[in-house]
Amino acid sequence: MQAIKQQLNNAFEQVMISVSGLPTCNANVVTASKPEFGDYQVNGVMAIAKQMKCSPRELAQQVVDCISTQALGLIGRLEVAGPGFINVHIAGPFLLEQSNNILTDPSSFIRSAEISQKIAVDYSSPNLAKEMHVGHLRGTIIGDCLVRVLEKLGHHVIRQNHVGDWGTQFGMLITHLRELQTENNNTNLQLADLEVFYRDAKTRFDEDAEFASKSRLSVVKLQSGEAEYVRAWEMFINESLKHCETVYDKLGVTLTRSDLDSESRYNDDLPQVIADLDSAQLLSQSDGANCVFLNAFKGKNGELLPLIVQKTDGGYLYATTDLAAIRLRMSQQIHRSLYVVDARQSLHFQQVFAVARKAEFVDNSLSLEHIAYGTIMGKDGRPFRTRSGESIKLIDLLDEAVKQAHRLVREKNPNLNPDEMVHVANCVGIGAVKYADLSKNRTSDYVFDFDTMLSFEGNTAPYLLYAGARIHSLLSKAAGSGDIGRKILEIGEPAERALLVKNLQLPEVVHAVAMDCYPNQLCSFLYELAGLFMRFYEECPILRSTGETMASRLALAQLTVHTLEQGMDLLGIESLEKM
RNA sequence: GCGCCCGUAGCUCAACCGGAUAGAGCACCGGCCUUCUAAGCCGGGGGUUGGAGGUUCGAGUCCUCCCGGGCGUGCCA
Repeated sequence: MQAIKQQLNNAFEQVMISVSGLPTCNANVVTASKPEFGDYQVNGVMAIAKQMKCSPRELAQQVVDCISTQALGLIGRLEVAGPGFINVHIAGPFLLEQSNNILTDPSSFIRSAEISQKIAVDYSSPNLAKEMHVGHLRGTIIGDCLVRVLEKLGHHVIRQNHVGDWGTQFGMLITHLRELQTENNNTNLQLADLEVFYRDAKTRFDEDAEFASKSRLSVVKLQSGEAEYVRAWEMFINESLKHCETVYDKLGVTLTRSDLDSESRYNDDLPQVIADLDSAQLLSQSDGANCVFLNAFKGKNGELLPLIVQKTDGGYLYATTDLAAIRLRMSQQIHRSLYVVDARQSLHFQQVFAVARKAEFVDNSLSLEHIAYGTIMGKDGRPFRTRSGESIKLIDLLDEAVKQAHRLVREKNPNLNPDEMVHVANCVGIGAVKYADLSKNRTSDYVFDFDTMLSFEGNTAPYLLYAGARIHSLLSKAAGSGDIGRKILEIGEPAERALLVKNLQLPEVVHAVAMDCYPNQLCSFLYELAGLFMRFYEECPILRSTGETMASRLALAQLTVHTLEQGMDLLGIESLEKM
């Protein structure tokens, strides 16, 4: 179905244009802020009235009169309210028809976008020198949610896991690895804990001058493609990727090896980037480094801020690789390129995007968007770390979440068999971590706190999972009653109507997330949906009712579980039938 | 110094590019399980949206200033 909000916007905008005579109007339709205001409210009339210097309420009334003459099945009733709002009540028959269409053909629920775009989403991007830590959590989870949403809308999504697999530190690591290989065959064991391996290599690098110079040499040999070094590097990268994949697997993240877009991939393109910047007359030398200065970026005393693209020693930087990658994306006819990266890098991206435009590596057909997210903080208000100040391994954090969830599941529902308990604990623990992140506005920092997210109350994954489990329980008890639960025949109670309307709003929320990349909108929606279901469940007997009422209520429960699970799936959270 | 972001209930967070009486959860107080999963539901108290001006029919949201915090700011990514 087409999103209701979109249909209303279109309808009201048309009428507003014809009534006002203006070339364009923004109806500004939003979901009603209170139930008494109906289902939706049109906010745009007041702004138009201001432009036209006429009475907002009169204009609103004119709009209402024109709309009502059109055969719009979806609008039941309109009223002008307050200073010039139009309150919209959706028609009952429309609600029934729409929801029954969805029950008949669930795939028709979320319609694809009118134009299918090619969208690159850069996310997760761990540094392969070390294991993934909390700092990778948000990007991985938010990015994965966005790719799911965009794909659901029929876009061609290209996942890009821009792993850091190139640079000075790999010289140190492969030197250490090669030396271990000669004296000990079981290097897998050595690589079982990458943190320890990294620390050992780093210690040697800092304390052993000979090792350090060997390491620097290794980088040169690796980058010039010497086979032995490349082999050691590949072995290391392969092991490191396995660590990432364990995390992805646990998190239910859709990234695979085919999504790798590693830094090393761009190695050969980098000299050309510099050459092209030079021929575009953007390159200038400053203190021995190759820089691009743009007027828009000023630092202290009004001096221009450089984007350094090549170091004094000839080495390339993150910015250089990003420029190479942008150029590749342009050549692939991509419409949007999303960078799901920490907000602290926003200046970097502003500069890179600006330079890419100035150098004409991209034109207006490609939208470059930094999808910035805030930092995960500890309860002390400092970035989240262990007590000793080290970063927390992501795998440990996830295991802890599952462990705590398991304890809780055992306590809440001792009747589950051990296998079910493990499954539920997994789903609840991982879901809680993901949901806690996705439900916050991505641009703000948030406090990571097991106690809050695993208290499993309020706006959390377990609340949503519990709503789903209750519905599954209902449906399985009603199974065998034949055709029951296929069609909603009547809307009686206000709680039923509210739930039904909410269900139908999934498509507009999904579209909004695809546009603005704020997954917390989808979370809020699902939380409200689950809340409305809980109320419906308390107020309206289902299995205790009879005839059409029971059939209708079961169908509404069926619709709700479908909406809920569809939404959870888009968030990347697995649903449960029992908990 | 300059730039970006932030400051909302005791705590953790919302608020759909300016909309109606700023919403949830936790915590606190009080109700609801012999009937569909109480990880639930219902009710209550709790706010000068850091402060002061301004813009307008209307401001948590936009502008100016001040206070407080975070991040970034030339050879890491």
